[in-house]
Amino acid sequence: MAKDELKYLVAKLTAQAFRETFKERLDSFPDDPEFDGDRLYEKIEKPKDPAMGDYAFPLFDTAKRWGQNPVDINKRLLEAQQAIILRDKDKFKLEFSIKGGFNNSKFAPETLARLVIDNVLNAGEEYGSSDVGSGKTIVIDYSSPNIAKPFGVGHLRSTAIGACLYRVFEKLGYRPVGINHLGDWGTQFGKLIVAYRLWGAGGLGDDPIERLNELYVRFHKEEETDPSLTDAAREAFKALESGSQDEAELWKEFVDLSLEEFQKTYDILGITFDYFTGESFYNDKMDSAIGRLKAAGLTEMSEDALVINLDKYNLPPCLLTKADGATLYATRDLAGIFYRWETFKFDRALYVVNAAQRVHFQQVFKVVELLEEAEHIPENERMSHRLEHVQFGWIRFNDQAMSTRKGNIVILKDVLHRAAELARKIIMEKNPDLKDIDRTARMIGTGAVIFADLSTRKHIDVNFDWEAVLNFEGETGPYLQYTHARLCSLVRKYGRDITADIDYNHLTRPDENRVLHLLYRFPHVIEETAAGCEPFMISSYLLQLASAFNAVYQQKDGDGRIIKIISEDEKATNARMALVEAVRIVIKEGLYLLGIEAPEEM
RNA sequence: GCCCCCGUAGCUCAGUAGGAUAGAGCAGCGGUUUCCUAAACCGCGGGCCGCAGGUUCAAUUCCUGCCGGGGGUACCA
Repeated sequence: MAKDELKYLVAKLTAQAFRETFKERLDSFPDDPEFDGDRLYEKIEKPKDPAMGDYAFPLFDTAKRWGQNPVDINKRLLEAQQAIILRDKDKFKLEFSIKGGFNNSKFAPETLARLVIDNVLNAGEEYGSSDVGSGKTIVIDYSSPNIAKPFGVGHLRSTAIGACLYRVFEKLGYRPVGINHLGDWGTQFGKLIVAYRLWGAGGLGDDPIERLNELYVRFHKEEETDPSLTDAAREAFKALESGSQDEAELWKEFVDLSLEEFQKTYDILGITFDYFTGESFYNDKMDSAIGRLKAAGLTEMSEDALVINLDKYNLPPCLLTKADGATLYATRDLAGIFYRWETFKFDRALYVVNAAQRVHFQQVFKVVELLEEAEHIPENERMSHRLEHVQFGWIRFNDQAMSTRKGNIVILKDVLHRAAELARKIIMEKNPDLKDIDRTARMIGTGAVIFADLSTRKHIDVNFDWEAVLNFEGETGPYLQYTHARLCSLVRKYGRDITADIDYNHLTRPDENRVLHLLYRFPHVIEETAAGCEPFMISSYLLQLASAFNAVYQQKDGDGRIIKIISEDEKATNARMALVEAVRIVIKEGLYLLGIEAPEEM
């Protein structure tokens, strides 16, 4: 866990103070957490009221264990703390104070500035990185669109969240493995094959996805009045699954065309995968997976289907094969888990999939758990407790679920194009001399779309709103990109070495202090993002940071004049530029983690 | 029927360890630039925090019930 350096300093000093002053206790109970900086660190909190200081250490627990009055301990502690500070007064300015049972500490602004800016500038883009995940593999299953269907904005969630988590875990030292579990198998391909044979004589034309989708929609419509179609589709999929050439050829064509189309969208988004192993990849691994479950004695026949009964766990039965013998998605997910475990020996496996599939994953994970119990696999070699479903809500449109069948869908590529077009128009107005306008416009348009998706907590349903996505003001991706471009502009203009010796006394205004506090929180924000698989932590943090910096950028003196970053006062300029550089680094890195590019000019 | 998620300003959303005058963006109104990028900054107006109980010194936050919206609940994924 990346440490909060300032808090750690407080913890170390306080532990030292405890050791120096409470000799009698130290001798009899040397293992008390009070005497150890690392353990004390865990007990230190942030006060609710910032006026109390930067950190607060509550002494109630200590007092209870020691059988003493918290206020008395606090008084003795404070004396020792102050003595230590006095000895090291050249190193940092830190003030301790007590209020009842709370031992509060507050850093002098220049001390905060020095510690934070040193950290950021020395680490550069590595700031916030850590090695907590070192040696650990995390498999992330994300995006996973359905073949032969349009890539709608609904698919952006899994794609953007997964890609973000990939980068975040990588930054924390994990080895991430990104898998696109394409929906390229299943009964719907039987339907498509039948539909294509019936009505696809004209070929698929130059927009094959659209054409395939039309066929799919038409199939569903005609199926309502002609039940024989349903049977035909089932047979076609059955044939496909059992290796029939004719069906396989058609299927392959559908897959290739779709992948080609999806790749265009991924290219715009700048998103990549380590593996494009869709459901069909597991086709030849199905028998052994089913065999393994059977051998463990978990399966039974029910209504002609092969199922695993989960009544005991209050879950519907997990269907492995249908009455006609064909497999289902649970079967393929199980085979996928077995394969991934064999292949990657993952420490964690995340499934970034809509919350609607909650029960499905509960079933599948429970089956794996039962299997490993039945097989008597040692606890630490089990995969079942490493599986996690990262759930998120819908993107709705016109307050309805997006549905390809109902035609209520917004194509992601269209959104990205429109956003880039708008960005281009704005650049033409504001900065027509900019080089490479098209490229920058794409960066901004895409950034706007991705940020819009990652700027609410993932579990809520959101309504897709063209106006909101195509608005580049306020809490948006372009706002962050603009702030970054402005920071770059300052660095360019200054043009000198920023790491040269800095007088931190020039960074003590309240607005600057706020920026500094935010800067040092960044490593913690990354950890929170990983802990909750919640990119929103980063997006909301970046908005706060950008807003805090923009306030500094336009802060005014008593006469209402803007205090410029770059002025005649060399020392002040140098110090402010150090702040500028630190903010620039963090915003760029934060945007990178979200999967958003940061243009240097716009 | 049962299970899960959501209900906060006109709109979109924060508020995750219960605590004081509930925050932000958009939209509306009013300011700021002889220019370090105004895609910004500053200010104003706007809220029975779905409803009703309960726990607590204190509830938007925890518990129960109800209402409203969404999703799930064996042969789709």
